[in-house]
Amino acid sequence: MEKLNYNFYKRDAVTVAQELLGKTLVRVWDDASVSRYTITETEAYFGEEDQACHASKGRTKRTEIMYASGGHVYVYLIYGMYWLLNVVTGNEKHPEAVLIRGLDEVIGSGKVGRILKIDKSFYGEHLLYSPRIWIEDAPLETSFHALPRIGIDYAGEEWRNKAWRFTLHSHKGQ
DNA sequence: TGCACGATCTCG
DNA sequence: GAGATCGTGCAT
Repeated sequence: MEKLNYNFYKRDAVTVAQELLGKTLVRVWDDASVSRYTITETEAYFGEEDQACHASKGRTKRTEIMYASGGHVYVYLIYGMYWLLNVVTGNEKHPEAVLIRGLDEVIGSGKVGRILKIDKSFYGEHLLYSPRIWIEDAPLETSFHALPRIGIDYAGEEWRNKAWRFTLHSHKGQ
């Protein structure tokens, strides 16, 4: 299938998070071998007003890429040991991103980063131009669960309770 | 310049 | 239930 294009990523994070379910994440390794995974769990982070979004602290060196156009890669180190993979969505100057939480049977954002061997060097790459990571189209999945996001209890009630975590119906969420 | 903490996971 | 492990944001 074809790579997802700019029009796919430039929509809002909640829509993109839902529609990424079932899509194919492609990873090309250093030895040119290729792995393909089905995206099974995602989470949406939307704008500076979303207290759970890193961009709620404003534009900083870390959140800078979220202010770029959709399709860029946002990665960051959590707990000093796990690189989490995010896809920037929306238009320029409005920070939004989708966290990839599950691939096939591998559920957990930290585990996803590990099996994909994600590190700091992926920060700012673009899913339309990177030679080692992109996402390809697949039939739209319309059957999924919408659940609260994980690990963001510090956010205010309104944001803490948003059901912005999405899991493919055929897979179990955490 | 220092410090507390985090979009986590594994082991015991 | 605790430890691993470190970049970031904010206080000092």
